[in-house]
Amino acid sequence: MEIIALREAPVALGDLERSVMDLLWDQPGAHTANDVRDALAGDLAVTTVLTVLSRLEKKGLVRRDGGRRPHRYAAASSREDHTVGLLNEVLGSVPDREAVLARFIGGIGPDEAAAVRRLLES
Amino acid sequence: MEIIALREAPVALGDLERSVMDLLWDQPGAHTANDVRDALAGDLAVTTVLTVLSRLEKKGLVRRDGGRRPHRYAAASSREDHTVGLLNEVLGSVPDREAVLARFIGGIGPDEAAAVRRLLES
DNA sequence: CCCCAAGTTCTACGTCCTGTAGAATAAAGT
DNA sequence: ACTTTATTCTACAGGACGTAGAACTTGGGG
Repeated sequence: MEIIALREAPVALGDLERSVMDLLWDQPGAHTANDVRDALAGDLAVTTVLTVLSRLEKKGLVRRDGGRRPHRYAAASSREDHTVGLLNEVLGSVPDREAVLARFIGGIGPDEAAAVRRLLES
Repeated sequence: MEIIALREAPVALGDLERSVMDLLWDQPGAHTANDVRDALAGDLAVTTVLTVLSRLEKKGLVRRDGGRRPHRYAAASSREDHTVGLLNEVLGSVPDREAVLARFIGGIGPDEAAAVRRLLES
């Protein structure tokens, strides 16, 4: 069985893209472009929102249901999974993951350290 | 004592910038622009390298010693520290750090988990 | 069956970042 | 001073994003 390295495109988000994703993550479920526009701060054109949603779809962050007419958009994966992907991407760029983890662990607060310890035990 | 939130600019690196930083990290110490150019793959102009070094300096990733004439360049912080900064930047963009850490910890291999556990004990 | 309104896709443009480097300038050695 | 070496200025192409008008599509109401 061959393992195909699925190229995870460098998923860097712009400010507006980020806002849209935050919205989709905070309010799970399917949204229309108009929904999204109304929920966003500022007074954007719907086409702007649609453009951004398309780009996010191309990046694999948003899934679209184009069944009937007001198309519905939703986050393709949870915010947590997406963020973990980013973390691993960052960690994948260094030769010594553990050295980085060492510094990272050394820098977190005691409460968070406790949480991590708990997670490791289970 | 007031704590000033030092604005960590979104330190996203391009490919060449990344290559230069990897070089400075892998070979610590002060390098001239020509050193860097010779060590890089491809056949770049020195001016290109100097431009990149300047941009990296502006981003705070490189420190320059402009004392005598071939200026010397070196990484401003270790690769590990820089990467930890990136990790925290990513984690700072989510409302629930722990939820992300939970998924992250859940996804690491047993060997790495052991390493983290060891780090937490000390 | 045709038109309208709501919705979607195309096309476009300004801006910023990055890779790339020539031209112009400054300094150092002989 | 003159030549060589190094640095700064200026520039431009390409790509990503924010932004949105123009053009096209489609489901209902006449």
